[in-house]
Amino acid sequence: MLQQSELVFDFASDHINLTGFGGPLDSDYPAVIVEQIPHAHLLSYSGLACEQSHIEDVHQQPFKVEPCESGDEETMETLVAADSLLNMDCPDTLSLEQHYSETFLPLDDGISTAVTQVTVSGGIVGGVDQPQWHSLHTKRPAAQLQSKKRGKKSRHRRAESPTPDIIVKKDKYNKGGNTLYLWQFLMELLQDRQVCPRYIKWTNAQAGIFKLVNSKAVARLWGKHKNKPDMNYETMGRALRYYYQRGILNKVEGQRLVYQFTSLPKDMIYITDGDGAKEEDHDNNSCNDEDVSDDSDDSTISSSDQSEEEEQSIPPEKKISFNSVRAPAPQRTRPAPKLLGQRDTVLRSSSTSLIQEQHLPIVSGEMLRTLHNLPKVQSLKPAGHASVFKTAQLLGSLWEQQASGDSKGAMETPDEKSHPGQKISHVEPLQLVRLTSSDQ
DNA sequence: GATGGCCTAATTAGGACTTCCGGTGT
DNA sequence: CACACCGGAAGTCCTAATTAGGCCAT
Repeated sequence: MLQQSELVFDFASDHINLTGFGGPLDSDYPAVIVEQIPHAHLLSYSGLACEQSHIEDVHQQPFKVEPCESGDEETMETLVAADSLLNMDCPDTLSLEQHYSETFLPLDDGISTAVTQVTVSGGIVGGVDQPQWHSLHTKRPAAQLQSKKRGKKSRHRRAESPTPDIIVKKDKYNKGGNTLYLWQFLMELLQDRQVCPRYIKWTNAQAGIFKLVNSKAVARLWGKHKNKPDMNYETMGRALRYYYQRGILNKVEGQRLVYQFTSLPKDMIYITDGDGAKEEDHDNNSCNDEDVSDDSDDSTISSSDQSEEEEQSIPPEKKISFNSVRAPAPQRTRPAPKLLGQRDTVLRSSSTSLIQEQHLPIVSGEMLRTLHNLPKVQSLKPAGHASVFKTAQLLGSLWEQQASGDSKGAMETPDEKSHPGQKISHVEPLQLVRLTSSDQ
């Protein structure tokens, strides 16, 4: 049983290999993937910024960090959140990814205060020293790709479902991949303040134990994601039970709706009960979320949104890896045909990785302009909002670089060719800024 | 014309569920 | 009685690997 002090929930930026960069962006500064998002509608993918008006508000007050404490507002927020979540169509998980982006760069005042990053140092499980964004920009040799075409080779086994301690290996085929495994989905929900802890919550984050507070709602969300309107907890539960065999999940004995991840990524975002959304721990699924998450709105996904999501899919040509923390032994263990230790090198596409490259902050030019111009942002005090301040500083500098006409092409990526509509600038090394309550 | 490389579409294998079911426990 | 939970069995869906065939250059 791992003790809390033995766990390390680390963040990708902490282990970025700075080799070869040598620029002003030292480890104190985040690297940001800057994308010129063609349309502001991308922000609307997230339930957090579900309305254009909200986006406009963001432009006006991008860094509100005051917590939302009003109960009424909380209720409204939850209503909106549930509604937007149930309206989320994330064939490529963009919704959640966008949410991630906004978590890193708080466009919503609620988020910036809600997310608590649990960082516990001590014994490391899973090789923390390894860069988490392993070979993010490495390319598979072309010859290697071509050689696979010809010559008879025994059929490769398809990569199995990755576990949190995976190494992601992106290949060229999964450009539009929308695979988000159930366990990933649950982890995403657990990092989503809109549903955590309202629908799903950690009961022991360090141990990876979580509870489906509203199993029906979670099942509906899953069904929504999988385009299975008939999804229910019974069906989802069957999928969860298959995870027992595969060593991904364990059931916590004696506690209904309580499961345990056998391993966790280091850079999980842990939303605690006190982080904002009032917990409604109705074990009997009796909360009013049923009304909120009524299916009546579920089918209102606009086709334009879907096409937009396709347009916004980020070319996944990178390989990502991140380490994980092995959760302590479950309270109930089952023999796993595939031991986790044997799965450490399971490959999966970046589109299915829990922390995806797309999760990196996506900063539109508009955001940069906002950041650059707003005195409020520039007046942020490093002591008070260290990460925010750093982010603002960096984004400001990035914007200046862009504005000055970055003709060197140093920030261009090959992705630009295939996605001419997206002005993508990658600043290396990749580092993330996460706004945490501890920064304040 | 023969050979080989490249490209693309079709086929295939297999993973990840999904659905259904009967049963047990709380 | 409702619900959670279990696991077997069969099915679907999706994706990646493989294969076949056409085109082109040498």
